[in-house]
Amino acid sequence: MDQQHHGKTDLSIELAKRIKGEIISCDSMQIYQDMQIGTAKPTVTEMQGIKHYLIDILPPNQRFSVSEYKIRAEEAIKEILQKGKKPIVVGGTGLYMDSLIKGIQYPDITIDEKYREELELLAEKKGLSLLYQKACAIDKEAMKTISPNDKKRIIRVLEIWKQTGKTKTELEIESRKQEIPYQYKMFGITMPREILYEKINQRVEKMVKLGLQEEVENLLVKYKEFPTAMQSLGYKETRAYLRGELNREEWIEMIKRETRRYAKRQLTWFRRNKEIIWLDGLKTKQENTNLILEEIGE
RNA sequence: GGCGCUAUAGCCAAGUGGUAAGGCACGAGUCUGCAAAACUCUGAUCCCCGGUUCAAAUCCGGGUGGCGCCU
Repeated sequence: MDQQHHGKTDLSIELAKRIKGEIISCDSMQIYQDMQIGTAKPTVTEMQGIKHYLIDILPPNQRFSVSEYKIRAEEAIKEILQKGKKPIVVGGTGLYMDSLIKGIQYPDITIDEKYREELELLAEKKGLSLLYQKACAIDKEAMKTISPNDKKRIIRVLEIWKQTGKTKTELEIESRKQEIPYQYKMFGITMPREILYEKINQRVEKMVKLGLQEEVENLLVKYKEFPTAMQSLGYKETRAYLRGELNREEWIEMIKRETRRYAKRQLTWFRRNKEIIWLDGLKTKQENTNLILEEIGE
């Protein structure tokens, strides 16, 4: 299941009740503690007693990544199955979702932050094109799809080479060797773009009313570093607002706009996955739950 | 009513005689360890009418709209 702002929370809980399921969140930001409002986390009440995994598992001052997600999600899947229940993976982080459905095996390496910083500095001082050329020399194949402006991915090619002695291309081939051990069905929720965007706007207004500003203020007091958490939509904009870089109107507008753009990117991501069965987000959760039950043969 | 300024893509905006910079948004897309991130692609003949000129978004006249000032 995927997509935000579509009522996926409601639907997933309804489904869990019907099939004796438990929910595994697939959301790169809901893993963080102390970030409730801006990530639109389901509340305890909303959860209705259905157990949720991978929500609030880390403080925002810690780094997180797909490989870690993959490990933890798989543990959760096992645990749920052992109880004789059904795992329901719910969320809109496409990369994380793919780690599961493509069964990607991430080799056990930790990120060398020093080297990464070194490369970033080098890119700044001597220009990214230098790194780009290096990367091309190492892994011509991978560089075919990486833009000369794509700093993150260029650096990643170099990191992999330094840490494993293998190219990104080689590593990816190895990572795909195992078949995934589960049967699954994938569902997505859509609705007309205008309605989706309108819902997003309303949701942002609601977040502001619920105290997004205060939540971010508290966050900034409690933690000093945010290796990944401050990338979160709504949070980085609120921080800018608190710093006086945006006025109130600009602040709210920007969160709305960025959220709309995010929703569009999610759509692009999931649209290319042909195994997704699309549900109409304008239908009721009962109707959609019934459709899902039919599809999975319950 | 008079005077001045202005009118370029959805928005902001460069360009003052030789056939339209850039930014943002929209739309489309990429995606294997930061992914709610990062990156890629995509649009106009320049308010209207007339004139000058080999050639006008660019000069001149008129019209219309906007902004400012004056009585």
